[in-house]
Formats: sequence, structure tokens, C-alpha cells
Amino acid sequence: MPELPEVETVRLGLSQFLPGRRIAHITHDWPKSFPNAESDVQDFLLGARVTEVRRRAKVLLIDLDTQYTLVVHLKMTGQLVFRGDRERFGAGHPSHSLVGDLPDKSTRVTLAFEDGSKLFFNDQRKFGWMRLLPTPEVEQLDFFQKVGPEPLAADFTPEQFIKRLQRRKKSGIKAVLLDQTVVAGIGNIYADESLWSAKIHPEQKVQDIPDTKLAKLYEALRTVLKLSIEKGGSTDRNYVDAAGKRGSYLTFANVFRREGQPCARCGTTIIKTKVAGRGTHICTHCQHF
DNA sequence: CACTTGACCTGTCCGC
DNA sequence: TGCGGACAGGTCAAGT
Repeated sequence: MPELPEVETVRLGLSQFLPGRRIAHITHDWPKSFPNAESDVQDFLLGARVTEVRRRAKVLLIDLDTQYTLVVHLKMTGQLVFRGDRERFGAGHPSHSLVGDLPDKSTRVTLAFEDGSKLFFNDQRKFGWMRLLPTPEVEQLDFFQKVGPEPLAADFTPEQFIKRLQRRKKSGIKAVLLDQTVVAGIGNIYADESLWSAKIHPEQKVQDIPDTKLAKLYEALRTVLKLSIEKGGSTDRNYVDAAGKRGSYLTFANVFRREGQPCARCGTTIIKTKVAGRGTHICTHCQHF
């Protein structure tokens, strides 16, 4: 569920909280959530200071002054929540937080900083992970070698977008949008939202969609992603930002989780079906072949 | 090559 | 109220 806007929102929060803090201690209780050698933890994590927090696709990169990076993928239910110490942030947790006292039963990793503040990696379904790697090796990861361009990059053009979509011209458009090697960061929510906006049926083959419509999809996708970042992302089930706050994009969603409701454009009832193995929301009147 | 299915997990919800 | 099963949907691996 964390897609590009959610991960970007977490990044923005962490980039306010973390840089400059020195890691003093770490606890973790689920091996797959923290697949690192103990010697690397000792040598390159403990005592390290956070320098920067970056994002690529749906992956967070927490850079350390040891030239190592904590690579984090939230997958479906991951959360990274920062909590300050009592002096700095008051007793308990902020009242706007969706999550309660931490750690809780979904906490997989706890990073404690020298000043008493903490970063909690919560992950109910245990699909996510937090991996320590030498910073130069991050871009060598198979995933980063294959992942497509950032859709919000200033130099990402409609022509590039269309050209990359055409690499899978015989596939249904939604499956192609979800393919991280075509364009980075799109997941189920923003695939459905942008296709509705561009009036394209999710099962339509790329080769059958005119360029003018694909150009509309490019605009729709960028607009939707930017709006969602503005709104702090989408909280469907348990996504929260680095302060534990939910995102409000779904208030503005046109089809996602709106089955049974009227389409904002034509009034036709939104339906939910399955496309490319995923729950898919469409207006059958606006989005046809 | 491209598509589908299964695996990884847990919590929630629905029908009986 | 209890219980089995479907479902949530990011990514990789295996199968067709």
C-alpha cells in the first residue's frame, strides 16, 4: 500500500527528524525484517550518524556517515514512526498519532538514538525489510538496475512515458503501470485513479490506446501523485507517516474504494473487479474499450 | 517472452 | 460467539 506518495511522505518526515542523530542501539525480533550480519551492525550501524534520507521508487534510503545505507522497503503494511524523548516532545506520543504506544506487537525493529529518540519499524504482515548495505552498492542491487524512471522527475517527458509503455504493448495497461521496470512507484491505488482520470479501461492493451490518450494518462498520473503527496498520501488500512499521522488522499479519490458510489463525472455506479490479479475500481461508462 | 499463480504473513470481515 | 475462508496487494520466483 505504501506507493510513491506514501513513501515520499515518510521520507519528508524522516528527513526532518533523522539527519544528525547518532544510532546508539538496535533491537529486532524477526530475521527477515532485518537481514543483516551482526558484524556489519556492530561496525557500520552502531555509532553511525544519519546524514540524509532519500527515496527511489518505493524504497527509502537512510544514509549513514559510515558510507553505509539502511535500505527500507515498507511493502504492504510497513511503517516507520519516529518518537522523540520526553524532554523534547512531551510525555507519551503526539495526540494526532494513529499508532499508540511503541513498541507494539507489530514492531519488528527499533533504532534508538543517542539523544533518547527512537525510530520504530512496524510491519504487521512482515513483508517489508530493512537492510544495511555499503552506500555505493545500493544502486547495484538488481531492483535498482531494473527499476524505471521516477514519474515526477523534471526530465521525465510524455514521450519517454509512452515509449516505455510501448515496451509491453500487448499487455493490459494496468499491468504495465504496475510494472516497476516500466515506471517507478505506481501501485494499485494510483493505477486505478490515473486510469479513471484519463478514461482508459485497465484491461485495454497498450497498443490499442492512442498516443493522445497515453499523453493524458501521463498528465493524470503526475497530477494524482502530486496531489497525494500534498495530502500526505493514502491511508486505506494502516499507512501512517513518520509522525504516525494518516494521509488524506482517499478523501479525494474518484474510484479507489468507491465501489457502489456514483462516478463523479457521469454518475454511473463505480464497480470493483479483478484485473492483473488485483482489486480494480472502474467506471464502466467512462472507461471502455 | 508474457502471463498467471503461489509464496511471503497477519488482521479483518463475511457467511454459516 | 466461533470458525473457516476470502481478502488486502508489493515483489519475487516458479510454472504454463
